[in-house]
Amino acid sequence: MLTKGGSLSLLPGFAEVDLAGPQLNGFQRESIALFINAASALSLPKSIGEIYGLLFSTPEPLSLDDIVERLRISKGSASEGLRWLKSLGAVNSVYVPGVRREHFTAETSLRKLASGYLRDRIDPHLDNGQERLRALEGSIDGENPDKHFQQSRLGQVRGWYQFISKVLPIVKTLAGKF
Amino acid sequence: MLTKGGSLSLLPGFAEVDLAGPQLNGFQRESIALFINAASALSLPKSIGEIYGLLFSTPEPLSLDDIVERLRISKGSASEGLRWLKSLGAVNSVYVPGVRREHFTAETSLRKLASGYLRDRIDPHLDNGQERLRALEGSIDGENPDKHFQQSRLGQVRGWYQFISKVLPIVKTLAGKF
DNA sequence: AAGTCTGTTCAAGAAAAAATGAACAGTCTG
DNA sequence: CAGACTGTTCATTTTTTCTTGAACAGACTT
Repeated sequence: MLTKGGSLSLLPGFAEVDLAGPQLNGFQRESIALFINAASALSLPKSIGEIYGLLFSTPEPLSLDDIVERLRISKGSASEGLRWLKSLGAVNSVYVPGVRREHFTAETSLRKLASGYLRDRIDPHLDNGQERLRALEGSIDGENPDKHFQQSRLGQVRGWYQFISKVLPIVKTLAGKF
Repeated sequence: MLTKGGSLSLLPGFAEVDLAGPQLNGFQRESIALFINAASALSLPKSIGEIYGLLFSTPEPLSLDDIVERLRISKGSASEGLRWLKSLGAVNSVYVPGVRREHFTAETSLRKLASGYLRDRIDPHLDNGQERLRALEGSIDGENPDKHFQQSRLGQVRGWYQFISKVLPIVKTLAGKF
């Protein structure tokens, strides 16, 4: 009978040992720790950092079940996390001949990672912000004694948006050079 | 008897109306909405966006109790939020002659806001990351067949940190120009 | 020094976010 | 087409984060 970890329960004395499934090597453990830290810096779920860290530190493409096994996280989390990483472009799907299940590797191009992150996580908020900026403008009442104060504030926020729309392209360009 | 909102319950028919305390004007409401959105973009608590938004949209300096009243949040939240904003440098303490309680206005200099944010929220993660980078380096085992793969990955992460340490100063500099 | 007035702290509760795992829907295979 | 294999979805549970409010500590006032 085959255990979940993929090992055979043949050696009564040692069976439990391997129930833990494949071991991670030191490099993998450190990579995962590093990307968990990065995930927390970006306020992303830990599981996303774990998955990316594992793929990043493993030469071979891994399947969803490989990830579940080695990280001991649920299939649901792994699936969600992979979906997120895929949509960002942080993960590449690799075809392994003769194998049905999809396999993944980490995308390591900084340009792709950065632009995917900006596109998925930042741009939506900026779009939303533009709408609110218009609403803010509309809320300034011509009769209000604070009118001038409010117009000055509005101008300030506008400047901030300009700043962002100036900085982001620079970041993307620079990212391409690393 | 004085109600919490600071209004007197003298007009039986209208008493409830004013229990709500000071009204926010349209500009304030829109500003608060805008900064709640910004807070969510930065994964910060809503209350921080509310407090900053209120200060940003109000010409007069406000005290902690003013904020509690107008935003209808607890004193604890307001105190926590102000502490956070103060440490970031997003809020200025203003001395109002003859009044004991501390009053606050919003700091609107993009340079100060950006550098405060980077200092408080990003730098600690970067420092942590540097440590983990060293641990990652130490985890590469000379006997491991993956040694070259691992060294290449290590080089990649190093490049990312270089990127960040190149980009952040640019961001700060540009922020000074807006 | 007793009494106010201010603001902070922190335990407890509420809300939000993330992880789990079982059911499900496709897809391939024989 | 029945059965195995893959991956997704989503209701539930768990964990984390935020908020509340009451107790507290310090500072000013008289």
